Amino acid sequence: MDVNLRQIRAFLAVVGLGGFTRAAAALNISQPALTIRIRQLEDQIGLRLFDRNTRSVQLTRVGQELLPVFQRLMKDFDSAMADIREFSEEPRGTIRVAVLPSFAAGPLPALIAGFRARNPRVSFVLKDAVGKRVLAMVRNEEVDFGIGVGGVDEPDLDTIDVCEDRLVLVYPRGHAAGELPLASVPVISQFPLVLMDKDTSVRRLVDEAFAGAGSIATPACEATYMSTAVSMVRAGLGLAILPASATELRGFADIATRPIDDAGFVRRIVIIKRRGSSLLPAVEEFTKVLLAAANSCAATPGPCLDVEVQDGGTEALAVGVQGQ
Amino acid sequence: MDVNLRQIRAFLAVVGLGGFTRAAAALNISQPALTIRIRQLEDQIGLRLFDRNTRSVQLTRVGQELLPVFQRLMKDFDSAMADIREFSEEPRGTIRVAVLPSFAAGPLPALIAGFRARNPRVSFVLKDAVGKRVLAMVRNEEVDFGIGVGGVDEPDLDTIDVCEDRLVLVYPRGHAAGELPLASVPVISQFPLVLMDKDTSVRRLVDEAFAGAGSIATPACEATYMSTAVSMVRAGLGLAILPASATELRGFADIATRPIDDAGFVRRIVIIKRRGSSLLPAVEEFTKVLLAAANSCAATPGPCLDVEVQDGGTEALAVGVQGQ
DNA sequence: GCTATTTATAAATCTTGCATATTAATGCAT
DNA sequence: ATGCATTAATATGCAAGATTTATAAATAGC
Repeated sequence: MDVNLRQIRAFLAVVGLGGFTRAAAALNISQPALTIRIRQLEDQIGLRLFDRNTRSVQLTRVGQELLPVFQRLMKDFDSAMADIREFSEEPRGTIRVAVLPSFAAGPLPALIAGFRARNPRVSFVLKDAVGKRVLAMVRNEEVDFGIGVGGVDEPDLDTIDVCEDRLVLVYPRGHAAGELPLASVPVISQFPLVLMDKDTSVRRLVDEAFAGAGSIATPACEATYMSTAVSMVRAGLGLAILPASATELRGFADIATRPIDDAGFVRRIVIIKRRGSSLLPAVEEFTKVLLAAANSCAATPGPCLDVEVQDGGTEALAVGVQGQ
Repeated sequence: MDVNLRQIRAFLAVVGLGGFTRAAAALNISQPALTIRIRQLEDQIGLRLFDRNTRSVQLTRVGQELLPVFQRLMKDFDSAMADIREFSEEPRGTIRVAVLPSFAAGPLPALIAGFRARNPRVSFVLKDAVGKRVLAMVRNEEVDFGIGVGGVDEPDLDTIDVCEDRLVLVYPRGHAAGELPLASVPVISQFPLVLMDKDTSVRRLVDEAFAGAGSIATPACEATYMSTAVSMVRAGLGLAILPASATELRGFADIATRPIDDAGFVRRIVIIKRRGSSLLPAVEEFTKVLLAAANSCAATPGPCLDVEVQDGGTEALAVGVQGQ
């Protein structure tokens, strides 16, 4: 018994319109085709559904009993299909993303707020983690994708460039560093430096950049948190080298930043996902938004991905940030 | 979006068996056919359901979300189909039948009892009515079929011969009528006769039979109820002419019956149904039983359709008898 | 690197479904 | 009653779709 949905639709059409010719027109098929479909249905269930002659079509007792069954069946099917269609048309579901702490505290919340304003049925789970953990979480499917530093070259992961996160020199406003014609490694290494802790990705990048310029980064002070480093700069303990995107830099009138004239002080921020693994439509959509935001701010001066929160801000988000 | 049940079945098979090759074997199709079916489904809903390469097949996030939807859909469909199949396999429903009073009080209850013992999900509604009302009720679809007297020749009704109901001569045991060599119309009209009321179908038949034999039925007494007529015979008021099937004749040792030697004293009992109108399987089944019972007793002597109640009898039946 | 396994693709074949044309039946009007 | 109009059933040819066979490409394990 291989009853078909088209057969059921045909049955309901004949019942609804009270005739084969009218029903066939409604179904956009010829009348003989409909006659055959109905007969197939009747043959397959082994029951006559209509008593029909050339002048009248009437449900049999069996047809009357089965009509509500078929109606419910089609209703359920259609509503399930409508449900499925929503998946592709209106993004929804939960997006899980692993992200570097600096990025999680930086431009991401604003982007999420904007996205959720347009796609209210999407929720987010943010997991902030250091670079290596981001990779691991993507690989273990703990998250749908990750935002991390570029340069990974794993066979099972794909990366997409988002933007670059430039390390900038942070100095007290009015400090001589602001007047320098050139902020190269040899120049800035003349000043006492506030550097991040050895374990951080920022420090690793600084060390590598100094090495690339044939120098060694020598800290006057070390800090684990960027806010601490900023405080040290404000206290005059030295110059810091921090990501331009760091929110810790904002809101202080007494400090300023300038780019460092060395290609080594830039890291690529990339989206990391499993190779050959497709994502929820909502995730596809969100990564597009991420890239669009990155491109638009790349065209303008100022810190990368410096998105303003339009309405509500992070507090309004149903976002769970889970430390790692 | 014209999603097919076969596509959904294919999806569930791949999920259940974890691979296209195995699933294709289970579905009795070739592997390329299955690949195409899954791709069609994915194209039609606009969503990728599996991430697959030559070595592994894995549900996407979307596939995971949609799996329960599809599972429920198929489950509902299959159970509805099983439900429908029961209609043809196990008769059920309510059989409504209009029947002559003599038949309703005669062999029918036992037949119904036997039928219900084998088909417990069938219930009956009996409506006893005189011949004309039987026809009308069949025509108006108040009943599924009727049991009445033959000779109807309406264009919209079909009849099927069931048996013949013979009118017999009823006389006190030991009466001279029992010894007659021939019980023809001229002979029996010599005796005082107890006839049924003019309004009854029995009386009409008697009158016609007498007329056919060139005679006129002259009653010594008239009765409206057969039991009255029987009592009159027992009291010696005359000979009665009654249907052989009448239960009123049973259980009296002091009366006897004999056939009347005239073809006019027989009426055909027929099943009456609407022409070109199909019946519930349960009804088809029951009419078969009716005919089988009629045939089997036609081969044996004795009153027609004299079925014994095997168990319980009419009191055990969930049968509503509605007077008319 | 080779082999075995598994999905994807290509092409040919086969089935199925559909449309056109026609027939048969039936109600209605004359 | 007779003819007309309407409607479902049938026949047939065709076209689209599905399926199979054969083959290719990719990948994991040895």
